[in-house]
Amino acid sequence: MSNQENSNFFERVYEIVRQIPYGKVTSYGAIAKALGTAKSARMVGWAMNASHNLEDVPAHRVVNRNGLLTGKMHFDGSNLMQQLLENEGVEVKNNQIVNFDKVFWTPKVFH
DNA sequence: AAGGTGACCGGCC
DNA sequence: TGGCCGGCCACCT
Repeated sequence: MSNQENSNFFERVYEIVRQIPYGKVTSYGAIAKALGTAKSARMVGWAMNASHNLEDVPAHRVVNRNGLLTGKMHFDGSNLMQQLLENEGVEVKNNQIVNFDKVFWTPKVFH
């Protein structure tokens, strides 16, 4: 692990993820688009991986474009991610968010 | 220093 | 209708 926790790129991602309202979710691509790098959704995923140590980054509110909890395996390897979402009122069925378009939240664009 | 990888996305076959 | 492929860019070995 690297000790470069002050990487601006990651902070930019965290800044957006922290703004996700309670009970809402967004996608990696949407965050990437807000950062201006729409095609680099993968980097958002990497940032989330590093955000694992941070408690103020609600990574469970970030899913892929299908509303699928692809990052579930990174949460203790159990259904913790799903429980966190359900706890916020987000209905999850078979690792997939129900009414995804209703709970979807579009990140604000920086510049 | 170079190559491989990834919590993705969009398009093509 | 669904599966496969390339792109994209930072991080790790």
